[in-house]
Amino acid sequence: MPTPARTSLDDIVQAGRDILASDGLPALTMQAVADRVGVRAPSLYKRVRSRDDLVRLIATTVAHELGDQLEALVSRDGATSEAQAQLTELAHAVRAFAYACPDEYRLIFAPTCETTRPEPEALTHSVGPLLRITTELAGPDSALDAARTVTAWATGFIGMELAGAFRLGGDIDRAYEFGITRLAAALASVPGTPSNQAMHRDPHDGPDHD
Amino acid sequence: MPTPARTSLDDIVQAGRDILASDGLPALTMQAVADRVGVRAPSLYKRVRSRDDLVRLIATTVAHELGDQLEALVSRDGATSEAQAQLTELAHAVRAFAYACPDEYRLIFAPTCETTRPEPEALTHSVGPLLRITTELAGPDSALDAARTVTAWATGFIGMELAGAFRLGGDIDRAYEFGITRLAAALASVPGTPSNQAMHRDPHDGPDHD
DNA sequence: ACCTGAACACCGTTCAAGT
DNA sequence: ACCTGAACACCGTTCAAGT
Repeated sequence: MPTPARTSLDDIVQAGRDILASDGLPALTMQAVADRVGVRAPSLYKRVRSRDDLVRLIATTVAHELGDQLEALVSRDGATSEAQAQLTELAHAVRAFAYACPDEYRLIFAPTCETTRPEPEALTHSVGPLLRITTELAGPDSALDAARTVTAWATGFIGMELAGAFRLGGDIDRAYEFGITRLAAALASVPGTPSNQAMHRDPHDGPDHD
Repeated sequence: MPTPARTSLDDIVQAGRDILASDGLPALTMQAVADRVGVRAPSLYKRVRSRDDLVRLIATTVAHELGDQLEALVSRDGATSEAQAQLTELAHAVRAFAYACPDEYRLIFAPTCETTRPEPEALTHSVGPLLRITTELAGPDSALDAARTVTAWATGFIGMELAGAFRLGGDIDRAYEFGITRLAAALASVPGTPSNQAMHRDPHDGPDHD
């Protein structure tokens, strides 16, 4: 005899996010999620394969939302400001997100293990805006390398920051500003790639030397 | 009546490293360590406050060793090659270490939580060589910011690589080369700071704009 | 079809009891 | 002084039994 469902996958994912945000990843136990949605722990396995699966679902959701956020930010003033300024804005937005939601951020950009990593599609989506900017900035041939350089730097910087790894004094905000300024300049300085007309350059003067 | 010690802190840390290297962090349980050193799990608490404490001890040891390794590398040809080349060499050495010992690497540069992070002294030691190079490259005023930029980029890149985050195709080795080349050039290009005579520049022309 | 209690195998950790 | 078995509180997960 069928009984009505007392919860849903969305409920469970949302409950998980709430617990993650308020108490951190170790507190995200099946027991805690079950309590919050008003069900016993074993029932969760009707909607979710495992705890890692749940964590991955949360990570994917958050990554997708962050992507939307960055997309909105970039498309809002994409026409008015130039690529270097957009890149800086993007870098600050990601850092602001990490400050606001450190545990969610870590789930996306500092995944504990393979099984909890957000789905590739969500990651790709969250990097979309950056890729458009680096295409404009460094040209189509170098766009991917440039995006990877920026992503690596930003996630590395913020990850170290969240981990409390900057212990030699100095102004951390200033160090972030230093990094994005130098990076933006370095990525734009491809010979033969004017920073605002990348789409019109000759594809045969590829300067990447390595 | 005193009984002779059947193990030691060094034994325990070494056993932990072995387990970490062969089976990963989740396999590094007190039980597994105890089995390996030939003792029962509760006995470990005579030498170690907790599992996290043990993980931290391992992380500290590894960070210190990596520092020694990088120190040797840089001081070996510090006089002969220029700063940009040394920086590139350093970046490749760190990446090689991450490939050889991914779990040990993660313990240092992608710490799971605060309580397992290597001791500050060990981290500082491991970054020493880099700081000397960026001093030469970017000048004393920007040395710390420059070192942070490089560290952030390298740890971010390698962390993403180990997490399998580069999913858009392209040559990853090439992307790493791209990054370090651009970074080295960007950090050296401080107005008024010739890349090989940073120690002799006028400290009052500090160009950092932010 | 969904939910539950009971159970299992595993954690880290404590502690009184042994030598 | 060190080691141990037993125990505790917690995990994630499975499953037969209920409705």
